[in-house]
Amino acid sequence: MKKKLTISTEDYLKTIYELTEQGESASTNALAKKLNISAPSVTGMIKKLAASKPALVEYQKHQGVTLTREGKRAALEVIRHHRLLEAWLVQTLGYSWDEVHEEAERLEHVISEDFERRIAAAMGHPTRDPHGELIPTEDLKMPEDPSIPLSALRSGQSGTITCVKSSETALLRHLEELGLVPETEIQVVDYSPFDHNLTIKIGRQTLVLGLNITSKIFIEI
Amino acid sequence: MKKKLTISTEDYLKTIYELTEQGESASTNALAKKLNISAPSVTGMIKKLAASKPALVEYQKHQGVTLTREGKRAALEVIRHHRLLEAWLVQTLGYSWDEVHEEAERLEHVISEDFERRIAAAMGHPTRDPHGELIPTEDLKMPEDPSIPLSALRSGQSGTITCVKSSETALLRHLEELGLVPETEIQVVDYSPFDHNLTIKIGRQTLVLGLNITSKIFIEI
DNA sequence: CATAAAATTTAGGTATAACTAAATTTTTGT
DNA sequence: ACAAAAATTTAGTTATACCTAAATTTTATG
Repeated sequence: MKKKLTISTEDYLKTIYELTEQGESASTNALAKKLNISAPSVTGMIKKLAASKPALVEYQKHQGVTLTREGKRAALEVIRHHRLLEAWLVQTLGYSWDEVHEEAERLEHVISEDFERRIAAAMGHPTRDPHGELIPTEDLKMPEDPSIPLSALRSGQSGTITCVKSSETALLRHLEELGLVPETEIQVVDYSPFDHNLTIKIGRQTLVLGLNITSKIFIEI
Repeated sequence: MKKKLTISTEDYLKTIYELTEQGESASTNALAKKLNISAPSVTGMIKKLAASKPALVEYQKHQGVTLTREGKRAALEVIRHHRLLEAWLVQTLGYSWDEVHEEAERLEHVISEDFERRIAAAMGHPTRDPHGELIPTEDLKMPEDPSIPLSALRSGQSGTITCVKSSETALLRHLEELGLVPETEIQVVDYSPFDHNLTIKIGRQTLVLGLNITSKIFIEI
């Protein structure tokens, strides 16, 4: 029953998942930008995904796409592969968290279910990848995430970093230098309403962070 | 300078390498059979490989193909990936030697040079894969192999198994049960000239092996 | 509410890498 | 040496997945 999908298809499904995670449908243009593919090509591919049996996406002209149950399963499978691979590259081959993305991006499409099970077991079935992203479970459910963006915190609030949502090497290196990595506890000591800067404390260190950073760091209070 | 090759191209080059290892050129038909691709498709692909710049193969109509220096380098790169991956799947994820081939077959095309270096270093730069196949060096030279097929031995001769040249799951399982794995010492006690059966001893165990097996086991005397 | 801007789709093409059927070339057996 | 068999190539298609240019639809604005 389960058809073998092409790498291209898997990339579309994964990207649609990411764009529709907050509820809305994914627009052709947003997909095109994220995938680095022209908008017309995306339209064509979407039509194919919608016409395939079983349909992988729900699509109406000019209205964007959403995933069907089948499409979502396939997307979560790829995302599980990706995140397990990232964790595993870091844990067993000494990759740093800013180096793993590209490698996982290629490997995620070719590993077997057996391989997936073996690395998951070898790591003791981790629930988050090195960036703190939640790993879909073996039965392909995405766990609930109680985290909120750091940018939503205000003076006096504190919590622990759960996740840094970025695959930008330079940003990740920078954050690591600042100590802004998962598991770190932080306190917000000031909020500047016009530029949305947050002043935070990590241990005895004080940092002022702009929205471009605080919107990518997620916190559990 | 180094162009990124397609998976298909890498598979052709690898297969041509294997078919031309003993010196002769590889025929269209032999390639077609090994790659499970129709002969006309192979002709077409060969022409492309010969026309590419730099040329990856040397080709004259009806005369088969050989690899150019560039083609050979690319083939050895893929073979190095494959064999390092096999070793690594066995050593770190508990795969058995009959399970690794398929997985390595897919992974070999997508791992980075960085990944290659990391697994090689993690294993202490192994020289042979789990079947005993020699791993091309980092500078892409294939080491000389002093081994000869078991089928070439005669009564009284003895040696150590270096390599089992097969990726057939069933055969590999069988050989493992018989103890016919690399590093094992054997003595030939009898040769039957008409059916080419060899009677051998492993420790105190005596086995009679046909040509289909003895031609795939390699020995260092 | 009309029109400009933005988003999207249609139309027509390209490259890669496979396929089958038919033609040709090479090899082999007598 | 020549005909049959085997190997190989040519010719013509197909599927996937991308592209650009142009047309259309939707959304936003004065």
